[in-house]
Amino acid sequence: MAKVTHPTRERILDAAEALFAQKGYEGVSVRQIMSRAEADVSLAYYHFKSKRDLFDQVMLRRAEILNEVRLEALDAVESRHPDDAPTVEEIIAAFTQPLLELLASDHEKWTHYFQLIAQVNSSPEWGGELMTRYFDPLVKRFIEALRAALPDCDDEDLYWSYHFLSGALTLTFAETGRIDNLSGGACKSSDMSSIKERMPAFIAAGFRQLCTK
Amino acid sequence: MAKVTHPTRERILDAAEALFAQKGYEGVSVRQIMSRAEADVSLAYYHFKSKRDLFDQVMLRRAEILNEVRLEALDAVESRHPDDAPTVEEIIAAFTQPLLELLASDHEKWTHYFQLIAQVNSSPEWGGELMTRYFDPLVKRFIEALRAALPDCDDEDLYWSYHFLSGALTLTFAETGRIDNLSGGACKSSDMSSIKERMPAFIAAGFRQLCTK
DNA sequence: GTCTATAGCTTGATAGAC
DNA sequence: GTCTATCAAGCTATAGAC
Repeated sequence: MAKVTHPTRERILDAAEALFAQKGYEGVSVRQIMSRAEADVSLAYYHFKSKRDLFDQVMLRRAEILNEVRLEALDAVESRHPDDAPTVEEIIAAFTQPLLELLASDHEKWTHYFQLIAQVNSSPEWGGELMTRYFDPLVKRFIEALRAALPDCDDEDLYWSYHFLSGALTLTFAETGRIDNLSGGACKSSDMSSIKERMPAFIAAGFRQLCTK
Repeated sequence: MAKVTHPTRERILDAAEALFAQKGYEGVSVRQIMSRAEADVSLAYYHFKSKRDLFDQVMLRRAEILNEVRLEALDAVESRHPDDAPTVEEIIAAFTQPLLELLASDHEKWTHYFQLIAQVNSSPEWGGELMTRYFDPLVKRFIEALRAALPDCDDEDLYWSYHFLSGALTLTFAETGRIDNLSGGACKSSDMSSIKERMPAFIAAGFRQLCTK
C-alpha cells in the first residue's frame, strides 16, 4: 500500500531540504523555504510543529529509504556467501553503491540530502546525536559484517576505520566543488563514476591496513 | 618583531571562533559573540568591518599558523631525503602530525578552529571557495611531494585520494562525539594518541592502493 | 487547507557622547 | 576605545476569517 502524502507537504520538504543543504539550518528562514515551495508561510506551521520539526522530518524522510536500500544491499552480499564471510570490498561496496544508485534515480534531490548529511555529520552540536539517531542501527550491522570479514581486528581499529570512512564518504557526496578547484578541473565533484571506481578500493585498503595482523 | 595585537580584538576572535565552531556562522549573533568576549556589541564594529569580516579574520588567523607549521614539517621530511623521495607515510605524517602538536599546545582553541574548518569544508556554499583560498598553496605542495613518492600515479587518482584524506581528517578533528556514541565508549573523539597511531597508516594504505600500478 | 494580519522578539549595523 | 541608544528589517509562531 502506497503511503498517502500531501503534495504541499512534499513540496515544503523538498524546498527545506534544498535550502538547509545549501545554507545550513540557521542560515535559512521559514519564509525563504515557503517562498521556494510557493506556499504561504503559515502553511509551514499547519504541516509541521515548528522549524525544528520540519528539519527533523527532512532528515527522517530519506534516512528511512537510505537505511532500507543499504540493508538490502548488505543482505544480498551475505546471501551470496552462505558459508563464508564476504570480503571487505564487497561490504564497503554495499555501503556506498546504494548512494550512487539513488543519485542516478534523482540526482538533484539526493544531492541536497547528502549535502545536508555532510554538514550534520561535521557539526559538533548535532553530529554526534543526529547521525547516531538516524543511522546507528544500520551502521552497527555493517560493522558486524566487517568484523566477520576481519576476524583478527580489535574494536578500536574497526571503529576508527569506520570513522575515517564516514568522513571521506560524507565529504565526497557533499559535492562542494573543492576538488574541482584544487585539481584545476581535472576532477569533478559530480563525477560519480570516478567515485565508484576509487572510493571502495581506497577505503578497503585502509581497513585492511589497520585491521589485519 | 612580534606582531602587536589588541587584547580586546583577540578576545573577540576567540569568542567568535568558539561560537562559530559550535553553531555555525548563521547560528550565532554578534551579540552572543560579544557577550562571551565580555565587551560591548559596538566594539565588534570598531575592530571589524562586519560580521562576515570577523568570520574571515577568524579563519585567517590560524590558517597562517597552520600553513607555516605544516610547511616546516614537509621541509624537514624532504631535507632528510636529499637524494630520494620521502615515503607516502612520511608525507602524510607531515600533514597530520602538526595538528596534534598544535592541539597539545592549546587544546581548547585549536579544537574550536578544527571544528570550524570541518564545517566549512563540508559546506556546499563555502567549502569549495574558502578551503581553496586559505589552504590551496600548501595542499598543492603536499600533492607534489606525494606525486614524487608515487611516480606512476595519475592526477585523478592523486586528487581523489587527497579528497578522501581531507574528509577523514576534518571529521576526525571536529570531535563531534559521533565515534563515542557509535562505539559505546570504546573510542573517544578526543583521544589524540589513537588518531596518531591509526590515521596516517589508514590513509597511506589508501593512497598506495589507488596510486600504485 | 489556505489566506491575512500581527504579536513579540532578535538581528546587523550605526550615530554620537565621552 | 568604550559606552548608550536606537533604527529598520527580519525572525518564529499564532489567531482567526474563509
